[in-house]
Amino acid sequence: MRDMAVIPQELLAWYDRHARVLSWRTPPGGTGADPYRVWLSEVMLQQTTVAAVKSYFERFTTLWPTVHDLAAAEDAQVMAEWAGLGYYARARNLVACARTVAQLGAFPDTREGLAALPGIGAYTSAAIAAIAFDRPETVVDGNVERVVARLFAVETPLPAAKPELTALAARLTPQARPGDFAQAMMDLGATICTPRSPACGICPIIPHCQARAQGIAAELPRKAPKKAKPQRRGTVWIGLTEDAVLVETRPDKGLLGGTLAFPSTGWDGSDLPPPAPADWQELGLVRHVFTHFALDLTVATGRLTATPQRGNLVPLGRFDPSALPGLMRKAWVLAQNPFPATARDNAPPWQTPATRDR
DNA sequence: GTCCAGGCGT
DNA sequence: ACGCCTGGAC
Repeated sequence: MRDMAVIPQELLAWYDRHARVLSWRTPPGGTGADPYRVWLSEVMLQQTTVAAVKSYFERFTTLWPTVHDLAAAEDAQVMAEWAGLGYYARARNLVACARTVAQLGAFPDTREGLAALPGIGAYTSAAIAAIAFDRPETVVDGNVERVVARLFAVETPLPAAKPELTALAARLTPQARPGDFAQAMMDLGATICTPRSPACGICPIIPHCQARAQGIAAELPRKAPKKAKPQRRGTVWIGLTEDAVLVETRPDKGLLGGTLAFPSTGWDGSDLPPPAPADWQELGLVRHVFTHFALDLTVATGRLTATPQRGNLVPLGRFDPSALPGLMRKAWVLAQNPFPATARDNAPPWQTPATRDR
């Protein structure tokens, strides 16, 4: 490559004019970003879009303005506030990380020190080091992989291409303003160099893009073929008394770990019994797609006729469905409104009465 | 409806 | 390499 240094220069000039304004950011060229806010936003942004993160970030920083406040929070309240964001291991690691940092007194200011903390891996450690501590680290997320694959027309499919893309991104990273450069690359990937239909016409570094020159920008990065998701099924029981509902906290490890849930069978063929005797009535089906399988969950409700064998009875006045992950929220909504007209009308008798999604 | 994007831990 | 969730694009 002739002069790689010109690419970051031109990208930073674009970022100075077009940086997205986000509440966890300082303006381009600024310094003194709060490591706590950078860390919190970056963890929320793992696998999650900016649009989805905004309200959660405001809520968390209002409830817990500093890492010490978060370190002192109840686990259950953090899990409840995280509900809906997904990937709940992030919330458990968030609390563990906050407590470690509170013990240390402050966030480590190097990539290596940050990467030793729970929930902080290669991407997040480099991002915090660059953005909050001005370290010239190479920040590689999915946006950066896509931008770099196109700039250099890398044909190797992901994930095998990752080391190659990281090395190319490292050659681009400038010694000055590494945090702004990282955010510029991610803004470019999120707003212009998008996965489908990239807006090459307004790209600030289009003269340097080899994929565009070859007419293959929209086809990169290539990806290894993904495999089909297995279909699984199970039953979830929403048990009621006069004034309470039966819930449980799922085990910390595994699917929906540590979240609030209604008792259910296993979803892989393991066949747990109902959590209590009750006049169980099947209401219908809720469908949900996870990373690695699709789930059809039969929803049953009933009035308990004896003490439950598992779970806890929570008074309906203190039960907040927004503290449930998406799947369980769907089941709750179905139980509130079991017969939507669209699914009920003309349903043949051999089909489930209220089959629907949502 | 279906497809797809997106980091960390193990 | 796989397990982990949701929302937005099509």
